[in-house]
Amino acid sequence: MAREIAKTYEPQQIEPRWADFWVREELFKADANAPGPVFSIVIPPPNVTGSLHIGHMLDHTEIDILTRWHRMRGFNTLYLPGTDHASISTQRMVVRQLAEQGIDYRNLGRQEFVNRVWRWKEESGGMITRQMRQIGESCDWSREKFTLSPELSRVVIDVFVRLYEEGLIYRENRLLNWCPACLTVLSDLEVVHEERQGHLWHIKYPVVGTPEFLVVATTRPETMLGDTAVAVNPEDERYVHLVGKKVLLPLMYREIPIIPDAMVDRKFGTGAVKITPSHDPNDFEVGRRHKLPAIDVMTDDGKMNAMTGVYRGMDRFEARRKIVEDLKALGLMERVTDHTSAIGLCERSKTIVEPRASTQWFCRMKPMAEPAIAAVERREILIVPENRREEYFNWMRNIRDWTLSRQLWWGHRIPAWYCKENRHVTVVREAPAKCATCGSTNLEQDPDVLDTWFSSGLWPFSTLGWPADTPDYKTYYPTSLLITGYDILFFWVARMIMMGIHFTGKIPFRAVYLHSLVRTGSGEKMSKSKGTGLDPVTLNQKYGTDAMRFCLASMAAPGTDIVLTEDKLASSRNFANKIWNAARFLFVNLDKFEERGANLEELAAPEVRAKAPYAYGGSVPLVDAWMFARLATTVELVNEALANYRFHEAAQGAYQFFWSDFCDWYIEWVKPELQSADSGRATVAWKNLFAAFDAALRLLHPFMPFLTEELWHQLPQKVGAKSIALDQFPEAQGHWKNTKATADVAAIQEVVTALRNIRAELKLDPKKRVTADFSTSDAGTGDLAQANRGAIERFAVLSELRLIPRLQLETKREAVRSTATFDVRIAYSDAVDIAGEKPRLRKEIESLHKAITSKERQLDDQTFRSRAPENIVKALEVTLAEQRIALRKLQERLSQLDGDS
RNA sequence: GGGCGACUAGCUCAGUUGGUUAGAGCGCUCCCCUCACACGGGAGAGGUCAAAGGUUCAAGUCCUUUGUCGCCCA
Repeated sequence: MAREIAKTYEPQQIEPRWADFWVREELFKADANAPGPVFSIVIPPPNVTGSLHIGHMLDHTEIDILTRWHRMRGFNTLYLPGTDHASISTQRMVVRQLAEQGIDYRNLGRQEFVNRVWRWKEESGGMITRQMRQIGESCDWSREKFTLSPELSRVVIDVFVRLYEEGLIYRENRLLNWCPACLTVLSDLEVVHEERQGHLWHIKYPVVGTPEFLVVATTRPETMLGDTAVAVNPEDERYVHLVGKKVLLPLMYREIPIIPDAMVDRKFGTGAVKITPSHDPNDFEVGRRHKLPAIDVMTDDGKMNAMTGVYRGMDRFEARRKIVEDLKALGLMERVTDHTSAIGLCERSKTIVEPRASTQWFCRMKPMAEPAIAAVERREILIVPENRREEYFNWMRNIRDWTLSRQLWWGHRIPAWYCKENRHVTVVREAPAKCATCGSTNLEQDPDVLDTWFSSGLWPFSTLGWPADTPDYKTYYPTSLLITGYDILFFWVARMIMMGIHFTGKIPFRAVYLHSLVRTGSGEKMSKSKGTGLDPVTLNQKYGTDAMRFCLASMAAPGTDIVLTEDKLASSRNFANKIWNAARFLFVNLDKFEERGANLEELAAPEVRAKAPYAYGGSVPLVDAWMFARLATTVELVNEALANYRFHEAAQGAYQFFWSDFCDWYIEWVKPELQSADSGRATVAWKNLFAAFDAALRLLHPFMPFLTEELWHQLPQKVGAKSIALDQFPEAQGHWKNTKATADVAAIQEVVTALRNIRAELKLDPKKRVTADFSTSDAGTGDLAQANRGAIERFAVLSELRLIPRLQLETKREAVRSTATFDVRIAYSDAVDIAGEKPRLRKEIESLHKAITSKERQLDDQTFRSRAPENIVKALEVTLAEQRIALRKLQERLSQLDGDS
């Protein structure tokens, strides 16, 4: 039967089909009661409003590779997908959409707004999970979770109440980061710092009752409207005489005291600082110490408020310009200098945060951090790469209390009710009917919601049914692993560990693999907002998802950031095409063989493949033995690499195996055997070839699921077998290993390469068959060359390989390559320019000479001989002997060429 | 200011516990559209491993200092 196979691999034709198939057939549905060792992993939940970006692509590729790998090795495997409700981002998005329709969300009211967000979520929130299906992630979609679902919300509220009851959650007034764009407080982690060029304004404050001025330096003149003091260092002689006096605050014309405080750095600015307790963390502390009033001069959205007189209504930066201008006009601006400082930006909106005082809910972290530190110290939880452990410890040991409340509507509403009569706070799971102390029914629930990360912290166990002791929880918790980017070590990982241990008494996962970030060609972190990101969806379309996955995996060395470029993707796509074409070769040639009465079933049925490699004439042909030996080595390498998160090593090992070993040597070697007149010989070649190919597909499947699935279905499979994903990962079978075959083929490859090298130098027509001479002093090598003469002749395009006892160099009209064990020669008759031969020899002699002298020096050194391990000395001696022989041959050849010229 | 990391081929990066002539992909040079694949085949060129010092029989690998560039925390 003739088969139709496209000449180049077209992923677009293939991927959507399998993506649908995997989901439709529910192939990856986990069974908590299934036997076997367990591998479970929960997704780091992506933002429900988001779409797949390159960072997800990397993260999910790594997760899916390990998931598929474990599944194929017989683990009871669960990859649990889901999304995060992302309070801030989602609310921002819907607020913006409403604004575009001319609707101010605040006018809608809370309930209506939340309804609209839910509606939006139902309609458009499935983007990222749809994309996850497209890229073939082997998730159990029946277990998909959402942090704001009723199910998980109950857990969140329950946890909040428990922590409150344990005294770990409290409410307090503090100066916190406020985002004037998102209209909420942020935790420290949600603020990113950036160095910016700014100014230091030196402003003259008149000292009351004197002609003197006190000059204060500030980076934020607009906050002076809220000044309630000026502070100087008590040790500062320049100002001692002013302490206790007052200054008249310019523009506001308010008298404020000059106070002494040791916090003031005498060397910074003028040594006198304005104190604005409402808008600066240090000033807030000073204000507390000195019981100063605090005047907030801004509105929620960063405008100047009613306290600011003529500046009222201005944006804070507009007010800054105006204030500077006014001070100059009044002659109160002494000077302005350049000044760079790190400013805080809202992680989401990139707006400059405003420190403001407010009352918020906090979680006490120290008591939770201690066991979380211990678990990592004891290596109950492995953090990979190791160097991230220090970062974790460092942060955890200096942990600060966590601001839990957010002034948003979309999220888990804080389960706290305030009695309007006596202000008593009731924190309970269900809305209380009345105040516990006074019995009043005049209660009001806290309007705020919880930080999204609070629910993410529960994710590894809330998704598995905790607090109920469900079968899922029993089987899959603790999870095996968490894979995520190192940039959210604190957001997610640390909090999951703390919450997990606190509530379940168990670690949430046994290991954390923190992958690198994907950067642009110029080294920046890829960012959608900056337009510097590569869009994985577009690229997957262009190069194939398999190519993308393989590319990312092959670059994902632990601890190193990835610079992804299209040429690298192209190279991975080429690899996919190579695999495709290897398959094409098999099937096209099989057509021919089948004409002679064979059929695919008897050559490649699973039970036939299982017994490979097959022998012919009493022994497994050398190249087949070699192929399976290489396969065994590669399987071990890939297993070892994946077990240690060395994705790049696994991918590159599989690549080398497939391209170099399987295609370049194995297929080329067995080509003639496949059509051998001896049908017994041909059958053995076909069986071995199919078995190796099938194993290669399974080996590659975790990396390139689509392509391998497609090709796997072209081979006969067990009745009822649905997918390569449920087939077995190849095992490095003991009887496949074969050091003799490995060494023999390596020797033959060396002979072939030497001959090809000569051909290239002589610029022989690639199709022209020539005679070559071969000699060796080693009997084994001689026998090997004799036995594999046909293969060598084909590989090197020879009419004949003459085996002669000892190579006599007769004429300069010949080109020679020599190693310690053999010499090969091709004579030529045409005029060929081999002017490069002598410099080439000299260069080789020189480098060999260097290698030899350094070895001689070492081996002559008695200290080396007495201290170095025996195997090192032995190996050095062997190499030295070989290199001496090779050197002698090269020198002879050179002097002969010199003599001839 | 405190901490961490990087510096290896033209580019992007591997190099596990120190041990024989330091590897890959891309790019480059030469030859070839050979009946699976030009998204291909074959053969090459290219590195004093950032600098200096030290430890060691032996250093790309360990230590110190310096330089350059990142990242995290304040």
